[in-house]
Amino acid sequence: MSAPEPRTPDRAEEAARAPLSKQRLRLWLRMLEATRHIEARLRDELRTEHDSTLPRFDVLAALYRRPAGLRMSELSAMLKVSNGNVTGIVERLAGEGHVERLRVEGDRRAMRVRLTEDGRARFAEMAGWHEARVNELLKDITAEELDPAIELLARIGRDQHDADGRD
Amino acid sequence: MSAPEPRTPDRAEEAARAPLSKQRLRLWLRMLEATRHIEARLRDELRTEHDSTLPRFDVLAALYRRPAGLRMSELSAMLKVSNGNVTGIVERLAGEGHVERLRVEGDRRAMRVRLTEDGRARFAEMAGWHEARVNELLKDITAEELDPAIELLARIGRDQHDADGRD
DNA sequence: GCCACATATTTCAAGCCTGAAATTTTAGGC
DNA sequence: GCCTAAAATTTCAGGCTTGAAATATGTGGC
Repeated sequence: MSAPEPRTPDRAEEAARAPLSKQRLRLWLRMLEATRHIEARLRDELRTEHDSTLPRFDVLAALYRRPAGLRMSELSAMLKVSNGNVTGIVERLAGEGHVERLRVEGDRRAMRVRLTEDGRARFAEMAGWHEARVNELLKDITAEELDPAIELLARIGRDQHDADGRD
Repeated sequence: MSAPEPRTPDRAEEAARAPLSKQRLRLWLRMLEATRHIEARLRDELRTEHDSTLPRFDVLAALYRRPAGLRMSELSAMLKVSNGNVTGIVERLAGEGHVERLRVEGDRRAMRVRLTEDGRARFAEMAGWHEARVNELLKDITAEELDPAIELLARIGRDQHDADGRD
């Protein structure tokens, strides 16, 4: 009875199963890297060329599509950040004259935030630059690659809560 | 001389050229969304279950692979964050006893940071959890999808500096 | 009308992050 | 042996972010 010689427990299996988890980890790391790379570029140019920031841009973008404005809580839900966070960003944007805060008729707790004319013009300007810049940063991605990649990332970002398993 | 009736400037072109830029923009937005989704989940669990944070985890991970330790500047280059940032994170990790700061023989400006035994054990623990959690969050990504997606993201993250065009 | 609970928002402490300015030390030229 | 520039790091101000606590207001039952 010679011992079964464990060696490498199961070569074929290791090359097929274990790596799946490792590959997913690798995917995550690359995704993080890519995102940070682009964010860094955008942030830098936004700061030096437009004297603004990514979070401010995000808020302006959300408000741009809603001429009537949004409540603080709608804004934070839309951007998926905390209420307190939005308070600070809107405060600074208001200080710069890009947004205005209005009381809501009939609910004195609520606040409606809206772009000013200046904010609207300012964002339109930045939006063009933003799209062009992203297009450049992603110029190596071909037309055929785009759709599958978008679909894949959408699948990841989608809230897969209470579907079947955990969560 | 009737006016040229601008209408829609060039339908065929708009359906072929303009959307490419829009699609890249969409890709970027989905990527950002996906990344934030996963980061939020990891951060939350890291905080509630492991009493730690993502940045601390990143530092521990970098040090884990270098038993001899790393200089502050090597660490910040590796993680692609500023020097000042690393100073703070390492300071907190040192306070928790997970890393130690040693002077470098022959260069009194430099600092070598190394995992303590405790830090090493602590990270090993978290690393297993981390891989499992990421694997779960990406469970919908199939084996066939992984390689192309990793390659694509690597292409985006890769520093495409001074290649041909700008930058 | 009052009370309990829910909602909308702000405030706050703690941590993360950057870019710029300081600090300390090293290295080279003379 | 000095002096200047470069290198390694820290310090700092300003801003982003979260989660928890505080404030203020609204709503429904009684």
